Amino acid sequence: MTNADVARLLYELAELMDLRGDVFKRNAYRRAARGVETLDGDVRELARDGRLDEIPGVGKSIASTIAEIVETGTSRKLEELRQGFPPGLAELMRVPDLGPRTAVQLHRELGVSDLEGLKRAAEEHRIRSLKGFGERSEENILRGVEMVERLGRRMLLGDALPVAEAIAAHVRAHGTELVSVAGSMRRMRETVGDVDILAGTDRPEEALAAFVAYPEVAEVVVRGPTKSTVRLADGTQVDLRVVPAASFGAALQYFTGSKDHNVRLRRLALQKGLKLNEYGLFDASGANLAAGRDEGEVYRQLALPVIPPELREDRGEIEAALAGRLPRLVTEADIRGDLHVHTSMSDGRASMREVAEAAVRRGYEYIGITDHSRSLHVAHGLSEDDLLASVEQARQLTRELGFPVLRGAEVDILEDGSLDYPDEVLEQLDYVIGSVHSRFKMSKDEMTERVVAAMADRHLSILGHPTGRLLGRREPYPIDMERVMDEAAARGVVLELNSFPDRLDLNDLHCRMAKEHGVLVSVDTDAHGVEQLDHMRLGVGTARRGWLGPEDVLNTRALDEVRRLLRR
DNA sequence: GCCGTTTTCGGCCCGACTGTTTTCAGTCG
Repeated sequence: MTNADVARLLYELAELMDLRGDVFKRNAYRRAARGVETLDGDVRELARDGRLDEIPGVGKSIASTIAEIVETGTSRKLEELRQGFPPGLAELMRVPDLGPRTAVQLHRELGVSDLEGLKRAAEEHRIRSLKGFGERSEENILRGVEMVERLGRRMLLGDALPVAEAIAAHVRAHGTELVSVAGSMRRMRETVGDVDILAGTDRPEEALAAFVAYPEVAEVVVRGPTKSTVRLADGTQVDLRVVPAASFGAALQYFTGSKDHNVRLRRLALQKGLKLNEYGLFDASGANLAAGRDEGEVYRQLALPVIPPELREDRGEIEAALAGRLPRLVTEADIRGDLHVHTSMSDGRASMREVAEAAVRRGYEYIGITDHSRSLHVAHGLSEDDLLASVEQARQLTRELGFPVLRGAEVDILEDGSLDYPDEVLEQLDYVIGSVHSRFKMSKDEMTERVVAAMADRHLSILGHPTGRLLGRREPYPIDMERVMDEAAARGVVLELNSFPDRLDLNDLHCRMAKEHGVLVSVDTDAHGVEQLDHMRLGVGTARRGWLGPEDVLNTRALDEVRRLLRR
């Protein structure tokens, strides 16, 4: 039972409370789940010491539930509630406009218990005859089910962001000055459900006309006076909302979310006798204190520092802001080099020279080349001889370009935890990233031992993509991350934050965990072509979501210090 | 179920929209 396991069951309890119609208990369980999720230490330890109620959002009742979960793997309350609802009922709520009340009603009156059943009921026109429903809502539900089926997978941030920014730029180029991406994308969440763009103008018609005329638009789904939804050729759905220019700042704050962050902010406003909504921050007399072009004014008028969008998840950022302890977050400008890049020697597309020249163009101070090791045949892993020859090549290139090209390698961590080259080869390299690329289905204990054994090898400087997940394609392999972090801290191993769009591994919560363990994180792209060096922004966004400052990141340092830190 | 410079009970964020209704409940962001 890890913290994440306990949090998952608490979230399930919240969902079941929702179905029971108790939104206050739902919120209480959610808050507690978040508290466990973002906990510094091990929930099991707190349970042992009877200190569970120190977790924010955990009181007497939930503390005893957690204790029971830690001990038995479940709780009687949870099992009881599960009896009350079929397991598929919660998924009904993924359909737009279908909340807990409707889910329960559909179950009670039509026996609908999952998405499949809901679709059948809609197709057989059994829904329209229910009280409170009509033909329209039935069609709506059917469309919603189909969308959930089609878009069951959320979009990757790396796919959605360039699309949204191109459309925002298009609208801006057609006479609307205030345009911004909003929503979870602005918070740099690893996946986004829908693409939200916000415009502030007193000529909404102009902005909306430009929006629907964007060349990639395949279909205009909704075209209202202040909001429009379009579908692009690739199926991506994009929303543009237009607000008066005088409300842009407050609206941007509002539409950036998260919902939980906004709830906290509004409560804070209330305590100060103010009222916050998407039109502004109002005092008791109804005067608007903060609504204009500057979103930061909302925070300043609440006597808070401006909280960066990436932190707005109600994971303690408001408390930190109130206490003046918001971290200074790492930015892309702080990054001085990329330490995980492949070349055409293994499975990359660019030569070492092309990579180095691209790094110079990006303004980096150094670059690290890390091709695959010999066992990874599918990726053309390098033989010992080829690798050693390329070490000399890197030295030459360094001299020629006057730009440091480090020769490392992404070396497979083999099944027994050993590294995929002999010591005398590893010693010739500037550094080694150790990664798991095989045998993902080991038990948690076995995988943890394997990785910990590799970390004990002093040649390993960086642990690559530490959980091995591929968003939407492969679950992380089971591994005891607490243990890995402890080992990393003790041995001076750096953990990678791999910026590849479907990896982002470490994730945001792991970054925060690393910071708390005093473990350095290396934010790298794993680029297989020079254009992929741009993925750095996704990694930096994830690092920022994990509260990392420049001091927490290896490759914000000058080359001399990086070299020193890579030598263990 | 939690929590407390409105405090141990009674709140718990807020406004808009939608589809179905004659006055509003449910959902969303």
